[in-house]
Amino acid sequence: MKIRSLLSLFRSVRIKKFDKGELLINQGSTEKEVFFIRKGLVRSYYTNKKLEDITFQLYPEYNALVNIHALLFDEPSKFIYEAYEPTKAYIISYEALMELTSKNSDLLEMNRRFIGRKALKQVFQRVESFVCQSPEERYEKYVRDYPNIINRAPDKYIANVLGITPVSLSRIRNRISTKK
Amino acid sequence: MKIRSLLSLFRSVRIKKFDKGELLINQGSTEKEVFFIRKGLVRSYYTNKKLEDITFQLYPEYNALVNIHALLFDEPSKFIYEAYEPTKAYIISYEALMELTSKNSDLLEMNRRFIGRKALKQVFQRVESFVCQSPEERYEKYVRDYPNIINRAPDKYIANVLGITPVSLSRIRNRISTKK
DNA sequence: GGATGGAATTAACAAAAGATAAGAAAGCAG
DNA sequence: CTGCTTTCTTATCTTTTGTTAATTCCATCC
Repeated sequence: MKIRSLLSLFRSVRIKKFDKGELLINQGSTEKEVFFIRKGLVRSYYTNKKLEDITFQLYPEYNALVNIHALLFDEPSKFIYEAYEPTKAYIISYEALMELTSKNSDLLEMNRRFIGRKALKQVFQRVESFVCQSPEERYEKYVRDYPNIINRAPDKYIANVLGITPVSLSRIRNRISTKK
Repeated sequence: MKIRSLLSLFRSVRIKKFDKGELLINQGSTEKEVFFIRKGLVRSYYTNKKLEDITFQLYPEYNALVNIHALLFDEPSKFIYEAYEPTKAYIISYEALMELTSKNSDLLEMNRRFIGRKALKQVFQRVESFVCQSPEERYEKYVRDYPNIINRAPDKYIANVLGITPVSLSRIRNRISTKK
């Protein structure tokens, strides 16, 4: 990786800190920015018709997040992205990142391998677990795959991410522990 | 889009026809090829411990498919990709496509917008439907989003894709029709 | 330390889904 | 067209999940 590549990247990136509860992306936002979490924990969520908050995903350090609705569908964000822990993030506009990666093959390669690939892996594995596994297996896999999240976020968030209710997750945990 | 871009793309692409039942990608394959379906219908599936075939996804014309396990995880394919209808596909090796798109900004842009973007949209919407919707809503959304698949593939395939059993899907269809 | 509020567990009931099997319907091959 | 195979539906029963609410647990604030 050439020094020049990194320099051109650094010039476009800014760093920002978020207190617990602060928003990285608000609902309705159309901003297309890529956030790379350097430290902390972020959750994305929305409010359903019954006025319950449903957590869609949890992003710990070394993960990237984007306003997915703006990016993919040119719609305002359905989700709120909120720092659940004090968080430090690198931020770059999506256009700038595309511009940079188009003009610099090192950055293109890096982006493909470490940003895009990782996000795609996660979302694919998530679909795979919904199709191929029971909620119980899904929870056990989540614990294995994301041990760095389990003890930092409330179970009710995890339950939402797994597509079940907090009550059901509690029962699953009970079943698992009595089985062993 | 420059003529030269298209020419360099065409030179690397080959076209192939598959009879009904023929395999585009076999289980265990590590080939990294991108298939663009020009005509027909392909399904990916695997066999679970009870020796039932579980359909993971259905790919109609104008969709791209890849050996996702090889591409993302450097593992042999867990899935079989089989033509459910007589199918015509354009095929290009993943490396060749990366090579081409790295060196040609037109192709990079085209790939980002029409291949990667579309696949990402679909997989994201699928996760969203698992987290945010009930099986019944999920089915109704699937009918709306993929009317060109519904009447071409057996319901048991659709059920698998939606993460439910064929029996359950039948009941859901019954509930919906009696409701209206 | 005691009070407060949110989260997790538990309970009770209703609704839905899984499993299995049998019957009806539809598709396919000869 | 006929017979055969597969798929779809329906039924029964069991298991799991959703819903609501009560209770326990735990962390935090004063």
